[in-house]
Amino acid sequence: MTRPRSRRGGGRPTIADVARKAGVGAITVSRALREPGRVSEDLRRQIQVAVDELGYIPDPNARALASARAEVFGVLVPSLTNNVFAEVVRGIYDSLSDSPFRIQMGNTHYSGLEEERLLQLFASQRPAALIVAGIDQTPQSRKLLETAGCPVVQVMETGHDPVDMLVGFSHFDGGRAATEHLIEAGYRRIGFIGARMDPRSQRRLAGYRAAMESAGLFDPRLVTTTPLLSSVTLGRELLRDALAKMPSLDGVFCNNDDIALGVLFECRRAAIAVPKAIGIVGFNDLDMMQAAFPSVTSVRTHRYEIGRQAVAMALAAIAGRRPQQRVVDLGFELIRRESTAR
Amino acid sequence: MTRPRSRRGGGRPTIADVARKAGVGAITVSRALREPGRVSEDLRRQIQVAVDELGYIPDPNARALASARAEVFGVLVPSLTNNVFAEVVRGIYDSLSDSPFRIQMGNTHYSGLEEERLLQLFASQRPAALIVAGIDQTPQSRKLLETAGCPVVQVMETGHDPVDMLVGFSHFDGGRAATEHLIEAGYRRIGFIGARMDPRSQRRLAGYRAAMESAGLFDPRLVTTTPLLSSVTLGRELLRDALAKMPSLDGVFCNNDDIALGVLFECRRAAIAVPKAIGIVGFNDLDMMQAAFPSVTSVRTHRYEIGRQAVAMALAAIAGRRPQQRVVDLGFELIRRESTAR
DNA sequence: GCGAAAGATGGTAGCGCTACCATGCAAGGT
DNA sequence: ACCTTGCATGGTAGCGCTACCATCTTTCGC
Repeated sequence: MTRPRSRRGGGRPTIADVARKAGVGAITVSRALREPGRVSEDLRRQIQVAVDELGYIPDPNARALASARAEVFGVLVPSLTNNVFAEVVRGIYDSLSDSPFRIQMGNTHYSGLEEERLLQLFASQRPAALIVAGIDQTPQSRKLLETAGCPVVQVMETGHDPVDMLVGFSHFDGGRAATEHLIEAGYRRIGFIGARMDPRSQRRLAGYRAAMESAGLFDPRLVTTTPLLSSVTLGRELLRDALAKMPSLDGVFCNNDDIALGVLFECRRAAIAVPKAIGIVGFNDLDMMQAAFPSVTSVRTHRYEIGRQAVAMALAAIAGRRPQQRVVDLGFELIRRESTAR
Repeated sequence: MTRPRSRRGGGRPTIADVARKAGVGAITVSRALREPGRVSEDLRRQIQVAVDELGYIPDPNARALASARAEVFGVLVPSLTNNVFAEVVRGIYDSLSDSPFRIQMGNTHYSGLEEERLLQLFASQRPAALIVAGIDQTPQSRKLLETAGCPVVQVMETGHDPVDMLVGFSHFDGGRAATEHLIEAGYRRIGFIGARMDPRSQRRLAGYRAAMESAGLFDPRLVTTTPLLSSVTLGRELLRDALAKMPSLDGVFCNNDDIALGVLFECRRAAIAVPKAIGIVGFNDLDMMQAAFPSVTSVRTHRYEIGRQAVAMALAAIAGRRPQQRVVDLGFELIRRESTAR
């Protein structure tokens, strides 16, 4: 008696169909697919033939339900269009493309509340691992991460108290290095220009401030920020604001490269010589900083590598190999260019 | 006798726990959560209390298995870092953030083979809808989309033969409009500069060619392309190549804004006057085109809106409302700026 | 040559949820 | 009073897969 095609499920072949066709038990098919080493060469071949003939694809939902673990990486970032996170995400995708893991991404829009909501949603699927941007989760979110029961990698920052693992670099040091470079180049009235002051931007600002203070140059009127999202246009406006507040400005450390590019364009438009009258330093070193005229000094960050490293660590943890170091600092590099070559 | 906590499943509350606590059947809990209208006010309240007290979150995997349909939108794009797709994806995320649907994204790296692989993977989960970039799927991929058993929205282009639904605009018309604008502005030796000639770029090039030919201006030596990925730096190099091949070049239609920005920077560096000696038109109208100095004429595309519209159509189809029009053309806008104001 | 250990395979019983099909009951028509 | 109709609720039986345990075979030590 043939098993009647059930009312549900579009009639796609199941593991039982494969097992019947290959003349083995369903569990052996399951094993052949997941742990080939535990099935004899012969059966493995037989099963492969049946799989190919039927066009069998395992149902990830059934798999997740039965094994209480979904083959999914949950990835939470504050923005999808910000090139910085896009690069990290690209690193994550590339590292995972040959693995059985799928990726589920969430956009927190820089909101702690939204992050909590998404974390809850993600955790309900029992993901294989979670990758989240930043270390400033709400206590609620942190608890969710701690009890998620899977490896957790926080990315983009460094610190001593990760939930589980951490990959990134020091924004404070980056901000300080950028500012010190301007000081060394002879600039004195160095402004900080930043939009969307998320925790990472705050730390860069703190680094700027530390450098300025230890050189005896800090003045609060040198700092220009806005809660708006970064954009090149905004960079232009902020430089205008900064100059209005402090006409003697002779250098700017920009919170990111979009702002820096806007600042550069505004200088050209206002006929302010770069680097002579004003020195400019950006942050992240997007490709266009090198191509710009004049080319723009920037703090290069290894965003793609952060994504790759985060996945590598998560995969190791899944495989049961707890890494020797739970915190990896990938550092940054100050790339000196024409915009500060005075 | 209390039910022993099973060996599997971390002991999170299940629908049965909620049902017991609320003194109702499991199925009623299920209904109260998914179709509140079909459960009486009283029970609904009772169930809500139990849900809150237990901190119950439905298991999406079990749900997907039982209902043969996962609450997931599969999204396939060729690149994650290309701002164009990032914007579309942002529109998709924003439109879906208040819905129960999760998003699973795939990066095809502009590869048809990779697209097939991902499509197969995605389809195996029985997603609620699929959104894919472009209309040039391989026959294999197209079949997968047709038999996916869910709404499918192709995005970024327009055409008359979608798999199911289609949202975008005409790249051919965009390319033609940009080129015609240059011609009208008085430029004659107008080059096309493009990297990563995907099908959409090809259509823009075809539009350029049509405009040039009907003005009697086309010359194959005016076209400069490369298979490399677009970048600002590459724009600089390509302009150098184009000028070496054709020193009399007096205008360029750039396949995208990154290239256009590179072209602009190269002009400044080589002291070529823009728009006097060379006119520049970009494509997509990223924010920086407006901020640039001189500001750059570009073809504005409604990428975020494409994402939103795609989701709207998919949601309508899921709800059983087949849209009156299966193809939506969101058009484009030529934004004239200083770079062509001769 | 025998018992133990290790390896290969299979059967059974769920994972947590929902589709399907009752069942019970109130409202409405005749 | 009867039968219908519709609504609210519940029981049962899976969805397709894997964890767990049992069984059977093969290999090895002494």
